[in-house]
Amino acid sequence: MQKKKITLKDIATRAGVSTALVSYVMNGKDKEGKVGKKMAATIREIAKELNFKPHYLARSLRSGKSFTIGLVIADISNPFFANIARVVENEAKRFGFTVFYGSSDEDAEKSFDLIDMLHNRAVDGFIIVPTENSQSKIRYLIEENIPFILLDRFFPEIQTNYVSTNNYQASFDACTHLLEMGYKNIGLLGLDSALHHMKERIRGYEDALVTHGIKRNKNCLRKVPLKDISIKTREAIDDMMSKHEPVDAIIFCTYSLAVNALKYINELGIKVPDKLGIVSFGQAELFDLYHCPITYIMQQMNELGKKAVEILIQKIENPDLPTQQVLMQATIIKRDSSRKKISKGLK
Amino acid sequence: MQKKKITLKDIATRAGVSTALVSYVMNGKDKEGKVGKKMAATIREIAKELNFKPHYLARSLRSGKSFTIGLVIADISNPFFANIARVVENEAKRFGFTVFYGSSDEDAEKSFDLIDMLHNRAVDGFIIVPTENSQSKIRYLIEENIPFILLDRFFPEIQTNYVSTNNYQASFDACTHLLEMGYKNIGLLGLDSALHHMKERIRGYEDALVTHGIKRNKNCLRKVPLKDISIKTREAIDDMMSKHEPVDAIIFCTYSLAVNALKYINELGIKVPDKLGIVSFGQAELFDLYHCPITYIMQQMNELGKKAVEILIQKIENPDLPTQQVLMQATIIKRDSSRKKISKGLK
DNA sequence: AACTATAACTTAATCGATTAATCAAAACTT
DNA sequence: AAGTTTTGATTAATCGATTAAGTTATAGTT
Repeated sequence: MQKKKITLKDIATRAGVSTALVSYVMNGKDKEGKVGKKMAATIREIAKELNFKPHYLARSLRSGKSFTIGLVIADISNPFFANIARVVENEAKRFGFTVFYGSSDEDAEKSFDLIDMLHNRAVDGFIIVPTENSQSKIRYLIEENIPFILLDRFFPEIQTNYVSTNNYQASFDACTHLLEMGYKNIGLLGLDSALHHMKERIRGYEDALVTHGIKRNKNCLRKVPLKDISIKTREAIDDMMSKHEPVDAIIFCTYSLAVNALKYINELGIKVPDKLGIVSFGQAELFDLYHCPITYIMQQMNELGKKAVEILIQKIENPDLPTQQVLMQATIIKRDSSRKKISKGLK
Repeated sequence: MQKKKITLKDIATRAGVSTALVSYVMNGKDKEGKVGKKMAATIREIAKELNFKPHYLARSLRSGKSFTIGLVIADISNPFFANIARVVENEAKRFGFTVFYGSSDEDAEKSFDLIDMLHNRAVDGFIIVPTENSQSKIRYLIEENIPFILLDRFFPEIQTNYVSTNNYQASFDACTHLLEMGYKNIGLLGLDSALHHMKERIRGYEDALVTHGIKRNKNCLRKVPLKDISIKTREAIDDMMSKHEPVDAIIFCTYSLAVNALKYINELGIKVPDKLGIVSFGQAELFDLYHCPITYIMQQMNELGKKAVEILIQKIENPDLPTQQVLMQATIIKRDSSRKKISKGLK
């Protein structure tokens, strides 16, 4: 049997007072002249002696506030999200909140379960990286007036709090950068997803080409489904590289696409960047350590996480606050994988 | 204001019965002939209609069981632990448990806070990747009879449940493998830590050398502190490589050591494996994608996680169970970074 | 002296669900 | 018909902390 936890009552009995008084002291209400100095000191001493730790469940049940937030991310084994999780955890702690998190695996059903689970555990609010087809749940949260904020992604058709990156601009910049470095035939490898941020990444790329008067051939843009990502990525790379008009650079839209593509590129022995320039979304040690360091789009992870926590806690404390939207700028970190192309003649 | 949650009472009122009856139905006690069939059906229907979800805090408070476990890992942004976290999460769910996790950052103080926090939130037990100097807290958990199991690491001087890898053997095998591949002067880069698993990794390496009658020179074995890991790793590599008797292969004892070392090795332009063979602990996409795929020691992450959950839940359900210890075997995944050395003559 | 204000506590309801103990009515015995 | 079971439901205590409202006793006011 687990030793009995020390409760307010234990302290009260020892001090010969009511539990209410102990509770007041424990919550610092004695400073407001509600409790006798001497008694307060005694209670504090006894509490320390018995090593009293409040029972959070009981407290939450009664007060309706749990000082916890639920974080639903896409995939904890993706370094981007793992880092976001840490930022959120640390930032929340600064405000006295604890974070509970879980991965949805990009599966709407799983994310619903997670949200329900956390809601039943009475978290005060949510930070959610939404999956495809999760609009219904988001609408439900709005209806129920549950405080939440979307992170990294959002649904333009639903008015919510969100903190995200300007993916259109990031992608536009990535493509422009490659053009400036002399790449002529730039491809983009995206996910076959209805999520807005993915569409924006594609749109940014397309607009950059149009802006620079480039006409792309049809093999340049490939969207692969998340399931079978490994096989489909290979097929996409094959298509992009082996046709009569092969691409000479690719933008990878996510970290997992990059991982799969790079594996295949290594297998094929394709030289980066001589044969193929690369810019990728996501960020990870991998990009530093690839034989040719990879140019990537750096999102402001710290700021994203901090802002999300800040807005959520505001909303928790004041539910009537209007929704807030934040779009952060990303930065291209230029590395060897997109270095200036040497003149045409070579090959 | 958040919409009021549906409670047992709401259902009871609607059905014109007591909350007790509703509770019985909700917990399937009606199957035991405690509740009238018709009434049970009515209650179920109303519950569905109102979309009733039990309030877990209240339930836990009353029953003393929360069906949650706390997972304290070293660092969620380390892919090894991120994966362990997922395995634990999924496995626990199979048993109806939810996992709450946080990172200790290898800091004893932080891990204590986390444990306290989770304990106050009434988790039923812990899975802990212990940090250095956390023996006192572990002993405290034992005293308090709180169910827990150590994962990945343990303290040989404290009798506890644990699931870990046979690090001695793994390291012995790694070193032996390098010797068999023709490497002559094998170094080991470890962490300067009192943790047993690290000591075992070092011991395995030393014993392998002794067993094969190799005498190592003093620059072969370097332990770097976790803080300043970046700088100290560079210094260590410098020492190991530049002296009169440079190593021709290194075993990296952790993933973070590998990352730091590989960055520096890339900078220096050291050829792997021609100039330097490599075997590393940890596992990550990085090892596949390094220009020369890296030989690594594969731990049975799935089994580690599953076993930890299994033993913990056993212990939660039956606190009188004696402690269990599991040491799993690791496997060397042989790749190019430790391929057979070409004869001496070359250089 | 009579009355008010203040300080220092206590009472008791409450959060939502669980569960042992109890009760009433119907069903079964003999 | 009287007594015993069974069935189906209710009562009320409980988990631990919070907090509005109420209670003394003491100090202060005029």
